Formats: sequence, C-alpha cells, structure tokens
Amino acid sequence: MFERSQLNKGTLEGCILKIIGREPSYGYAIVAALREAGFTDVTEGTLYPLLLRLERKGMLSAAYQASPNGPSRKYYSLTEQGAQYLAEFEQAWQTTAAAVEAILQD
Amino acid sequence: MFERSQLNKGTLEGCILKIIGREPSYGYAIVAALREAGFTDVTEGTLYPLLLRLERKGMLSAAYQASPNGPSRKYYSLTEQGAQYLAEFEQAWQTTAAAVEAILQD
DNA sequence: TTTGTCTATATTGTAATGCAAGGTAGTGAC
DNA sequence: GTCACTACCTTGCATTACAATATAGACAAA
Repeated sequence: MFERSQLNKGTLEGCILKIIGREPSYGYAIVAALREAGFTDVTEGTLYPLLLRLERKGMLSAAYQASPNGPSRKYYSLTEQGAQYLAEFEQAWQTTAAAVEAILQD
Repeated sequence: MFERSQLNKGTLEGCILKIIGREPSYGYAIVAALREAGFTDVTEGTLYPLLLRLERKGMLSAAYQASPNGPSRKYYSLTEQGAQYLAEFEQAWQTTAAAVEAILQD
C-alpha cells in the first residue's frame, strides 16, 4: 500500500504558511482548514509540532488570545522571514509539480 | 531557505516506478530521465538506495545486462505489485496536488 | 453532579525518506 | 597511462509526518 502521507512531506509546511499568511490563525482552526482543502487525514499530532518548528525557525510569531469556547488560542502570524520562505515554497512547488506531471502524463 | 528536496519525498518513488513501467531501465539512465523531467538535483546517491528499497519490497525485479559503454547495467522491471503500487501513487498524487492548489490559489 | 463532547495545546518516540559522502570498477580516447 | 565517462553500491545523517498520549477549559444533558 502506498502511504499517501509521504506526499505531505514538505507540502504541509508551505500550505500552513499560506493559510496563516491570509490571516493569523490558530492550530485547531488550521487543522480544520487543511481537512476541508483535501488533507483529510491531518491530525493535531502532525500540526502542533510543525507549528512549533516554524515558530522556532522564525517563520511564525505567536500570541495567546482568549477563546469564547474553550482554552486560550495560540494565534500565529507570518513573519517577514516566513513570507519569504512561503514565496520560495510556492516557486519550488510549481517546479516540482511540473516535473511530476511531465513524467506521469502519457 | 526552503529545501526543495523535501518536496521530492514520496514523489520520487512514484516517478521512478512510472519511468520503469514504460520500459525496463537502469539507474544511470533513470537519473538522466529524472533530471530532464525537472528533478534537476537528483543524484545517484538518492536513486540507488531507492531502487534497492523498491526491489526488496517486491515492486521491481532486476537483471544484469552487458553495456556497450562500461560496466554491466542493472535493468529494473515493474512487477505486478509494483504496477498496483504505481496506480495508488497516481491516485494519491492527484488528490494531494488538488489540495495544495486549492490552498495556494488566491 | 458527573458524564460526555467539543475546543485547544503540547510532548515523546518512531519509521520513512532524500541525500551527501565515499568507494569500486569497466571502457575508450588522447 | 591518464583522463573522462559510464555504472553501480554502501554508510550514515537530518528532516519530516504521524501515532499515541497527556492536559485542560467550556458547556450541555443525563
């Protein structure tokens, strides 16, 4: 069986930055957005470590904010460095996707 | 700096199976095919371990054949199991690519 | 009041993967 | 006989997605 999750490597990171780039968001909501977009199997166990990694790398900045429904939410914003990283990702994605399509077609 | 190689995870494997599925081929030629398709940075150090892995998993079968230019070539062929795995990969790729595009657009 | 559900974040450990680095060896041209 | 090209292989490392597990607040229903 082919493990679909292998295809998430590298792409998830970029997608998360893109989502946060639109407007600051928090983990629980980001998981929902990813699932809706088609990453149906993404769980919190995947996302939270990833967010922490991106924060430590300086791609994201974070601030807690009270929630009306439960525990405080940790809102992430894209830093300038993160925006640049995102641009690089988008470029790389297009290049790689084109290469894969070139091979798969026919 | 975004590491483009992260996007290769999972995709390379499928692309290799696809190339071999068209007609049996050997490592050195497969590297050339990948480079031409757009995986410009792929090296033998990446490919050979991957081919061995796929062979051990039963996705590929191999046979040595003399070369007119140098050492014997190890020709790989797609097994039945490999063909099924490839089909699963193609399906997964389309799903994932659609999800990424959905997020990146706009 | 306690049970369950939804919201929300975090940590630990593991397996898979790409890749750098290094090594071996055949062929042929100069 | 040295160089360049062809052709294969192995060891070890860093990154990554993910499962599993833990913690905890809010709130409704039983």
